[in-house]
Amino acid sequence: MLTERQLLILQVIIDDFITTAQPVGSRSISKKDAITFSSATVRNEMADLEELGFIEKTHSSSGRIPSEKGYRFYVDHLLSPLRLSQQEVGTIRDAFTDKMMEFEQVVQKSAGILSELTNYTSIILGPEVFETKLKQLQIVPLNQQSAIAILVTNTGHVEHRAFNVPSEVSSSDLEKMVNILNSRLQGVPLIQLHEKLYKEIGDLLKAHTEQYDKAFAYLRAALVEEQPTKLYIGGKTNILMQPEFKDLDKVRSLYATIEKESEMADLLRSDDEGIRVRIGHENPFDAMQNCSLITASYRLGNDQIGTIALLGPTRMEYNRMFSLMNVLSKHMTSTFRGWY
Amino acid sequence: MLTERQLLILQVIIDDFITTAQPVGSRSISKKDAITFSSATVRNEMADLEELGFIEKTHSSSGRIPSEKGYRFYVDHLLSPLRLSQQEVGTIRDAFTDKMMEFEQVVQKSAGILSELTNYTSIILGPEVFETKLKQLQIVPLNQQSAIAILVTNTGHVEHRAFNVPSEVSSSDLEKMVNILNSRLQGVPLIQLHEKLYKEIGDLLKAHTEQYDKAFAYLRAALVEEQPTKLYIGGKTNILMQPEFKDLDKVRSLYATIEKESEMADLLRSDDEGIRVRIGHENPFDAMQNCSLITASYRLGNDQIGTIALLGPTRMEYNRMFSLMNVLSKHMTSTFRGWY
DNA sequence: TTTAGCACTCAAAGTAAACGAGTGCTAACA
DNA sequence: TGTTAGCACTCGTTTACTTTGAGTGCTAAA
Repeated sequence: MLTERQLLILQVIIDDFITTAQPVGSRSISKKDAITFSSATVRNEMADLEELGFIEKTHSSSGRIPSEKGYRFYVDHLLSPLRLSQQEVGTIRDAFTDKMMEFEQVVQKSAGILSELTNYTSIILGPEVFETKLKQLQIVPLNQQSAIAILVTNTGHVEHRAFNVPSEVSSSDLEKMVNILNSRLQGVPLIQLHEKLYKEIGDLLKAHTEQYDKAFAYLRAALVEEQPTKLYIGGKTNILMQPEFKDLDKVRSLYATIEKESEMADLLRSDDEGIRVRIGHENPFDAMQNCSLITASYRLGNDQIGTIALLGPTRMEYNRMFSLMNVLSKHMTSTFRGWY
Repeated sequence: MLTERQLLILQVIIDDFITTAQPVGSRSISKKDAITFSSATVRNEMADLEELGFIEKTHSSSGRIPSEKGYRFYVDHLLSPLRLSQQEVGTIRDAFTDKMMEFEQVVQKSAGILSELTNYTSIILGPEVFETKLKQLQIVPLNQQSAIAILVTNTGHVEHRAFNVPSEVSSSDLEKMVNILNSRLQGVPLIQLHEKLYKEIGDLLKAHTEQYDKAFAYLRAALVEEQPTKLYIGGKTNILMQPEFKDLDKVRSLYATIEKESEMADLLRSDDEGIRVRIGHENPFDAMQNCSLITASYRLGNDQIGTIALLGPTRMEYNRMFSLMNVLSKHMTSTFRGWY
């Protein structure tokens, strides 16, 4: 168990390192107002803290930097909740006063604000498309050979795919088919669409003419094609401004990791509600081992959950980040609540 | 006017520099098979070429590098058309054998391929949305307060916007309105939509009930909101692999430039058909002064033109790039031709 | 006109010294 | 017994100096 004094010193070290990115020495600690004892005492305490694994040296005669264990402890126990500045709160509030009706618009803007206010990289995961339910299916014939199928979900999400129309199929045939599909599929979760289309509707349509069948085959192929959940990334280039990423190789591999959309999505999806931090090696990807990833969830309607995340170096202003993400996720949630 | 020998030397210098990124010295030139005379002779010729402005020194005793004028001359007069490798052609061909029906899909894939094959950054500008014509307008009511308006254009492009529905307006009112709008607006170029909505349709609807009027106001607001032409960027991080961008400041400002979508779009849009190169200062943006931008157009249907572009350092493999972009733009054009 | 030769230039790589911010340890002190 | 002043030591960083080598321009001879 750490003593009061050790806690104090650990806090000072981490706070200092977070702002300066430089190893913190005993003398500079002892000069702090909050520290009433000498640098020699600090050194003794630091030796203990190091032995306990909370801080490290970069070389034998350097000051100390927080270890991952140190950050973890800091986040779990030492974090003083920070009041956001008037300006920060204002920026977010202003952004959300514009009447926004589009999910994408809100998310894009949120990602932008988050990365702008933090100078880190923001990643926002939309809610699972497949959990939403079909509101309406529409087909717009473009010309003899092709048409566009448009899916609208109960959440207002719109997807569209072009597909081929066999020449034997008339547009009135198409229309009839759409009517049948709509009557059968309204309210069906998208995730079940595939199955329903094969099992129930296929037979139903076979009972009608051959034309339906042909058109249906194409339409089905278009609808079944799955659309991965989208990832919105903001401030990707902010990474370049962090001193820990002056090594281009690191930047490159980090970018490569972020851009693996499906894996990133899986990672973000794995979180449940609330705010969570992954520090350094707590992240599953090699390229993120000197990064921290803060994730928070937002709600879209009742049971649909999306995730906002912030990626930066382990040396992050955790308390400010927490506050910001909290505020932002609340704004997002309440914006969406208005819709559904 | 340059002599044969000067042309030869200039060509060797540029070819060499393009592959090595290192200043080229007289000795290494004289060792080339194509060069039958001594390094001293080469030095004399190089002095002349430098005086003429085609090559430069990085410092007083360095080898030569091509100047922008040199590159320009090279591109205009010295470019030996390059046969693409079997593999390159294959990669492109394979990508286009998949049946693709969506404009976005084709463009995304093209941007991906281009940046992958070149290790540069590709930028693709979609054709002007506003030149396309309205095929159909659809409205899907979501709940009491909101609905989604969906525009489908003759090119198969789909846009959608959510809008508020005043509570007095019933969904059958909406339906009627859509019918009126569709009958009046089908075939109208999107660019004129705004005007038509105000001038003609407004009056028409006013002639009907007040309900229409209210709903219409919201719908109009949603439709009029303009959607900027989209820019698809591929391989943004490839920039980091170029030795000329080991300076992070440069990378950062280049990214900042690329991300100004509207300005980039204007730049790309300004080109007419065919392939064009902007070398160094021929680019309008400061951050691109040591870059070259190659642009080529593709056609979507008959009169709609989009642009594919490739951004790299001035030291680019121009001949390979030309060939690649040629092949790619042809593939894109022919894919699209099939659709419309 | 070409080329061998040579003095000269300058970035880059290597070496050495000085610096200084930091440490751990010891001994004296309250 | 905990705290602190003092001191020797460590090691990364900076600076200044040297060496190296790839390159040049110029001159004079072929």
